[in-house]
Amino acid sequence: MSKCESCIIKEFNALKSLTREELMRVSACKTGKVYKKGQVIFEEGEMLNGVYCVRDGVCKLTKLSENGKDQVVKLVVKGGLLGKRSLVSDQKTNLSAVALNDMEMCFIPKSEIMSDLSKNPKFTLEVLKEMAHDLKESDESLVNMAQKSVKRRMAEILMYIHDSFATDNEGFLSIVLSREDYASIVGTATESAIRILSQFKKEGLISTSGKRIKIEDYNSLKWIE
Amino acid sequence: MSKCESCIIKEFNALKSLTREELMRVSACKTGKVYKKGQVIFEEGEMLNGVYCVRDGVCKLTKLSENGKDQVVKLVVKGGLLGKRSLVSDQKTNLSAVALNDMEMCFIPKSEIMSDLSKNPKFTLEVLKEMAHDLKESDESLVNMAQKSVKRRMAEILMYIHDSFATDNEGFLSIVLSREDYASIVGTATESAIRILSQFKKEGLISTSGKRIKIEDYNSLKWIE
DNA sequence: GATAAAATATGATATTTGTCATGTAATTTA
DNA sequence: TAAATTACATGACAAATATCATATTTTATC
Repeated sequence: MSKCESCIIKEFNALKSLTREELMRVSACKTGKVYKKGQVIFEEGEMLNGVYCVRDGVCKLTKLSENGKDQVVKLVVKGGLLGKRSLVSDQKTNLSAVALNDMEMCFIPKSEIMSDLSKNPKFTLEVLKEMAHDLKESDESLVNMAQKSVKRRMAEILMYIHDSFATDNEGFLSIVLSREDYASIVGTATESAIRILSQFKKEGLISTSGKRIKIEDYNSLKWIE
Repeated sequence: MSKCESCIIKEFNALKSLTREELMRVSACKTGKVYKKGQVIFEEGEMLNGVYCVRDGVCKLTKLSENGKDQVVKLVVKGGLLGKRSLVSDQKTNLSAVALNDMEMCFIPKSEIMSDLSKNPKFTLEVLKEMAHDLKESDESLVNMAQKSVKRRMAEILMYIHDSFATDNEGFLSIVLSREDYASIVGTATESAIRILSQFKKEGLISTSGKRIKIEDYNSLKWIE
């Protein structure tokens, strides 16, 4: 397994602000984990005893609503750190994490991270910045959820995935989600999500091949109300 | 003006984990500010050059949606710290703050807080914990917004205000909001908010006196779908 | 490759919520 | 205090979205 000191993934998250010695200690106690598509990484209510650094693959963070439906709160890709919030506030995690495709992760035990948090202010400040960023994004999602139509939200998630996670060589979105996942991100019924995607297809805004989706008319998506 | 070292308000927020010396420095450079009901404390897009510590009164944090409507993201009362996120990530604030009644605040300049953040890991960790808490709350709101009916959300905000901000001696909610504010918290049209509150009144779940609201049947509110 | 299971698709309909119109009550201003 | 403004209330209707039913297609399993 690659060593943290020389791992390029960490450049995308707060671990980059650890010192070389701290990284070596982290490296020594980290473990590699592999998850298959659909596999649960952790579940709402669990006590996490560390953080996960995503080396490859994508996962969704979801929260179960009282109506029994899962709501996707965030998508996490290569470079993301899972379990920060739970660790910092020393509480059970409020979210579940499920792999959307095959994933590779490193798991760093709680004790190691906490000792870094209490000793290296640069690292703490960097984690704080990540959390601040997450909070901003969450507030934005909240406003979107409250004020925008389902169709608009669907258009935005398609553009978001397009912009944030790139496309494959044929131009299809690199993250492949089920219609149910789309519904759960947008916060609507699965049938509604299907209907809207069908409509987008009819209108030539997107095209599909199996579950894969390609954006054909980005500009029109922008103007969907 | 009272000195931070001996101020009881700070016990409710991260400032409590500053050392006595740090508090004295903060105290020396802080300024007192007073806001009238309805007054804007800061507006989305502004660069804040410090944080506000709420000594008395309540304010709402809102974000403007593309449809031109304000969405309330959070209510902040005595003890709350405003402007953390903006300060930490060194960005323009993503939220506006508006006083809901007459307010008293202390303003602490950015430079002072930032120096504390970079030198006192306990303080940084405490701010981190507050941010983690805000993030959790925001994620919960997101799920509620996505999955629950307007009526249910209205019932919940009434119970939330009841539980978090207590009631006056006659049993009325201590935070008095306009119907428009309720609409903006719940994420619905003002007319819908009015209708739902009227309905609650007819059903005996709440009673009103002017703008003031009293919860008459908390238990039934809990079961509103 | 046949069969079963799951995901996608679509129609019909019910429910929720938004919008517009209009009226009344409360509050502010002159 | 009268007039004006703002907040609250409610009806009528339109639009958005959910739900239920039922095909059809795709994917997984043996």
